[in-house]
Amino acid sequence: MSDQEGPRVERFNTDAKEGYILRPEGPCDLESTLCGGQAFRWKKMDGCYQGVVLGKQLRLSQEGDSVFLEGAESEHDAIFIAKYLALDLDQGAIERELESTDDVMRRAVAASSGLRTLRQEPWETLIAFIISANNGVPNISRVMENLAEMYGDRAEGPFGSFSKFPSPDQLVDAGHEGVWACKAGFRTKGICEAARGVLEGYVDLESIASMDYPEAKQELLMLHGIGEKVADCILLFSMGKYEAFPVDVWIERIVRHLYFDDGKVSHKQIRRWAEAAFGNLAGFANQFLFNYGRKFIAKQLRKESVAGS
DNA sequence: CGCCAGGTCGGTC
DNA sequence: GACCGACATGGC
Repeated sequence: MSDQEGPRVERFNTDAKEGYILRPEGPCDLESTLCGGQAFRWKKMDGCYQGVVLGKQLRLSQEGDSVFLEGAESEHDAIFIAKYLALDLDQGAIERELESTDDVMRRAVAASSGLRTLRQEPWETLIAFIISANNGVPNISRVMENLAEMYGDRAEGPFGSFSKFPSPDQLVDAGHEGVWACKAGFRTKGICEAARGVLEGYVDLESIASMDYPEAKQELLMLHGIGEKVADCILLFSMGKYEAFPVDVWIERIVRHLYFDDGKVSHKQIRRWAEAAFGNLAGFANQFLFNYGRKFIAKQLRKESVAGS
């Protein structure tokens, strides 16, 4: 673990397309990873996913266990994307360890094998999850896209023109009115405050990312619009804090149903339980449970939570 | 019209 | 500490 071996990346060039082949360590499923609610700017095209990472337009596709990357300019970028996708992590080992914890988790992992936990850019992730509060995934994506198109740099990419996600100073320039116009609603205040904080330096995301989990979380909780759940999402999806266990309505429903026999459980109790049950793999467990809940028993749980209690 | 969405905030007790 | 209503917006 200490001498981090980089992800395996090779150049490829065929009649159909050229770019890089990324070879994941263990199973990988792009669909659930990119479209499962941790990232919000990936667009599904026919047979591939188009997105913007580090201000560069990219396409990803999958055949079997190989991931194809098109549009990257250099091997350096390809390696960055492989790390963004967490392909260097031994997913097989993570899944095996989680499967051994209990029967529910075994089923959840089996249902979404290859679901990776991304390493996204902290700034964009910070804004995305402020927007996520009491919001739906399609709407979160729409607001993120509005911000990019209205206030981000426009550029020519290998697949046409696109918009980068706005920098902190670009959002500060947009002001409350501009952000409001992007349909951010009551999250506008939090977005603008975060932008100002990062711009002026009293919110240092790099520094926060280097702190341990409890300390980093405490820092994020200072910001308006960031509570326990949003902080945990930022820490998990962009700062490598894998002990974070974000508790939202879906996690609450599925954990209460499958682990607490439909009894009353507070969010704090759930967080403590997850820490004890899954330790430093809690974040991965969270991803599998979230996906499991939404994919297979969403309707069933919704009915019960209305009819019950 | 109603309720819900990867919640948080500012009041209460 | 815990509990509760308000808060924009869009989908069903």
